[in-house]
Amino acid sequence: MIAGVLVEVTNKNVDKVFSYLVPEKEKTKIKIGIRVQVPFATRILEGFVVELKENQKTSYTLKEIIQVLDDEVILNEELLQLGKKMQEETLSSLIYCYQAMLPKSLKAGGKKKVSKKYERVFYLVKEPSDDLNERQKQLLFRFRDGPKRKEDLKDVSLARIKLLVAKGYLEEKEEEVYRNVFSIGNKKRYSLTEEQQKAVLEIEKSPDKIFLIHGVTGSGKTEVYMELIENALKEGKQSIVLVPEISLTPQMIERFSSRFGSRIALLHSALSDGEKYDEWRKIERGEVDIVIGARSAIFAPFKKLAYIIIDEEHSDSYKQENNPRYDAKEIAKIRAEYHNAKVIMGSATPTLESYARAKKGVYYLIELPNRVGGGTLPNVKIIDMNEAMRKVQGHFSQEMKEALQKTLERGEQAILLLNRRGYASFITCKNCGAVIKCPTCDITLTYHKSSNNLRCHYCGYGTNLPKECPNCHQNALKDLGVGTERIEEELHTYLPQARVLRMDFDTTNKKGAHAKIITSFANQEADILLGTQIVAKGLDFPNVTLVGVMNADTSLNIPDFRSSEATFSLLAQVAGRSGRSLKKGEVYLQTYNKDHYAIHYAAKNDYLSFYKKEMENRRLMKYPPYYYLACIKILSKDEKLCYRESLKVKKILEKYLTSTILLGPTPDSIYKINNVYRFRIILKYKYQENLKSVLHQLIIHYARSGKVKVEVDFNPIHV
DNA sequence: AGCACGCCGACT
DNA sequence: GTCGGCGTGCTC
Repeated sequence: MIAGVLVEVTNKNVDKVFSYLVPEKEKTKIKIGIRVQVPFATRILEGFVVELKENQKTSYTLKEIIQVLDDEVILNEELLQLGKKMQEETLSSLIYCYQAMLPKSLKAGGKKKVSKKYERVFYLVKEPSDDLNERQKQLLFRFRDGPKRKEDLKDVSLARIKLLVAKGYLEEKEEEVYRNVFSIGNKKRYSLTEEQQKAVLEIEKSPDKIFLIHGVTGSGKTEVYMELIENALKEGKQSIVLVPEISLTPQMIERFSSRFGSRIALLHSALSDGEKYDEWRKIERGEVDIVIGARSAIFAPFKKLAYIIIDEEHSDSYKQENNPRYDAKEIAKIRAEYHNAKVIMGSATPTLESYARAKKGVYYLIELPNRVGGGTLPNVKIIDMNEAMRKVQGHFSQEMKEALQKTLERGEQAILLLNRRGYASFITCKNCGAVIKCPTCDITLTYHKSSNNLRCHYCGYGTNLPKECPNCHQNALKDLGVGTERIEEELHTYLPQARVLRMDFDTTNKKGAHAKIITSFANQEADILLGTQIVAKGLDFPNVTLVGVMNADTSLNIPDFRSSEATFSLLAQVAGRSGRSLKKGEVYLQTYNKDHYAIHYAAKNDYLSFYKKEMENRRLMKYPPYYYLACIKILSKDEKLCYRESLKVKKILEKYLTSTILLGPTPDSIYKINNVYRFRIILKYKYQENLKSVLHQLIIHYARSGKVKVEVDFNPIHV
């Protein structure tokens, strides 16, 4: 017998199946989808068996498999197939795609082998009879309702149990046990609003396969998901729930676990390798029916999928930013097709791509325009900081200070968001708030300190840093940058009595720190929660009646065509944190761009108007969803060579991709990482024949060169 | 990716 | 004369 093995080497040159002889003694153990150890050139490697065939003549002599490493299949038929599609989509090597689907301990060559945790379990195999004394009979009766571990019988000595084993009444087995991630819930029931009920019915009855729920913050999307999941559960069907890593909060997990108890597996980055392995095994064996997790949970090896739910659909975390650059939303569609399952995406601020598809009827659109429990959306006030800064020092406008003070006086709480996205180097006019944009790309120019000039990272346009602001002609250009610490200090000077909790990447690094801060704030041990993006997501504090955004517009200035969308989305989400209960909520947005449509529409919570305006921009600028994007990166330690090869790549692409717009090469947003220079070329296309094959050949061509590397990213999130 | 083979510079 | 630089090619 011959086994086709995909070896753990990730290089594109070795991205093919190698044949090995299966030794006689391993023939019973060998299966498609398991791992084996094989000799490969001078080394010993691990790989996946991807095919089995009968002996056949080859022009070279085959080597033998050294040993079989698993007794259970790791890559089932569906995952094997899925990997191939992923490879076609991403142009990554096939082995990379398979490795990305698995927890570390199940990857080929994953080195750190996780020991299965075994425990002694005792089974009742014979009813007690009269040759036992009363005490022994009593002990045996305790096994009638199921097998027991020694730990379950703390009052009994091991010797007494062993005696019954010896007499043939009990049987001892070694069983794989799992590390417990959370406890069993109390199956709380909820009643749905009419609107939610209607959504559930539409999804269940419709022959459509992909749904987009556009629901305002607080519209109860989660209840809709849970109802669908529960109904599927009754038919023995399973569901995957994807959430952004950031919103895998204890609050959110608690809601699911209280309804579904131990039928849930959790997959997130805080789990140890051993815990991830356990969760994966539970899924694979069908011992759970629901998986909640971040991006990679899309690969949960369920066999009877009913729903794939993608919550906070607009989150950029669903696209993997390194190889293989897959999009979990696209994987979801492929898996759903295989299982005849449904994909449900939900967001208060859907991506333009998704909403456009929903409007075209490609997805089934469900609108949830009302808050559950009649809560109203908060009043939003836009504060013009150009105005405010003439009156006060620091970062707090008079209005913001007063609003905070009043909130505290009422015994209510506030959330303050410091929008730190885009603290990269862009230049703003301190006087009028203008930023300097590229004349042809509608993209903020990036400031390069070393050469003291401004450059567009899309088309390569460059200009010297002007002496004065082109808008108001003041000499007030400067680069911005404020940290949460500074804001906290300032806050203390205005409101010395306020108890402030700071939540940012520094304070939430440690395991469990995030949960601790949230619990503490929920228990009203603090008055003000001050943080970055992290405070905007999915948190639900009924006593919060004020949300303040210190700098609503910094994210507008990132040099990215999605910056308006990101800003709108962030502001709409954070505003939704206020007034979640019957108390009326308020939102204050401090901004230097009070007339920008992203700010303006976010304040009015007007998604549709924003959508229309932004779509128009995208159409004019030839961006998604009107055009597809691909980003090609050319990397080399040799700066000159990197640029020369970039030009060469461009020439090749110009020759073969005749219906594609090519921009660049330009320096990447991070021009040099670890002494490796980076150029990029942006591709815009509606339909381009041969696109994949041309780019594939390009990658293969450069894969053998040690000096220059080429990477391709389809539908990049940030460009 | 690794690792070996192989062909040119400056050195105990 | 050799040690070792890393370009080139191969791995069932």
